Amino acid sequence: MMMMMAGPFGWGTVDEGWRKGPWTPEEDKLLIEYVRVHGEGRWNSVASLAGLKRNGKSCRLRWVNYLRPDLKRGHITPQEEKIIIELHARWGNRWSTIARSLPGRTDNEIKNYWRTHFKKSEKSTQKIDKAKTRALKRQEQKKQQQQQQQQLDMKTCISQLEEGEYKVSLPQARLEMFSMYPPADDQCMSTMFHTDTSPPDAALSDGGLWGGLWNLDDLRADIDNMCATSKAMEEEIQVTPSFYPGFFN
DNA sequence: AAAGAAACCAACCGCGAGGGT
DNA sequence: TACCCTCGCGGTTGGTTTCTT
Repeated sequence: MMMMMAGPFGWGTVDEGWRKGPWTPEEDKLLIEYVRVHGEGRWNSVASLAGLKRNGKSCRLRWVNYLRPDLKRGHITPQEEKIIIELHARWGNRWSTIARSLPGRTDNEIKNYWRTHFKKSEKSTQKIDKAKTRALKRQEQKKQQQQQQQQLDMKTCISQLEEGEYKVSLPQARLEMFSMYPPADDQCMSTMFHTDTSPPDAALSDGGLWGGLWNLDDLRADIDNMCATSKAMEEEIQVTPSFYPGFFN
């Protein structure tokens, strides 16, 4: 059960008999006195020994983050900021570890400072990372679709050839393949047009007068080569700022 | 001057580690 | 070994203050 109340210690909520919310100067005095007499620790006995209607957790937090006499108040200095950045790079969100290197500063203070001053840039970095991932996925999907379509067309082509429905010369068929799926580099190009009997330019100029009928083994080798090239291209995909015009301005 | 947005910070919550029984 | 209790830590929330339009 929780309720709002006004009492000798001001406004606050009472939950299961424990006060919650902002601490009053009276409560602070009682806690300071308790620590002076009994020392730090045994926080759960504060309620009975000091007459505070606060649970141990709340008392410890108030002492550690606000009442400790060795606390340094005021703004984080540039030197401290530098230390925070360096230690955060090393330790991540281990605030208490970072706080040990900054005498007078609490983990809570450092945590709040970090969230206020650096979280925004972290967010935009995450945004960029997400965008990169999305773009990569799109690229891969597109590539996969292309490859699937390509292989499907090739298979159709092969079956047509096997069934004798696609009677064109080898160079002509290769030219058709090229027009459908232009190779991305010179190496692939030479693979596409290479034959043992004629130079590529002959194939282009001759329009199918040489080379005879389509050789299925050649075609399968061509498909393998194209797939290998396409895979190699896929591995070389790099994300550049041009993919994310909004983020790199 | 007022309203809304952003920044700041105290405090709470849940969880896990460690020690005692 | 299992359970309980206490403490400490990191994440989150919500109220207040400051800034911007």
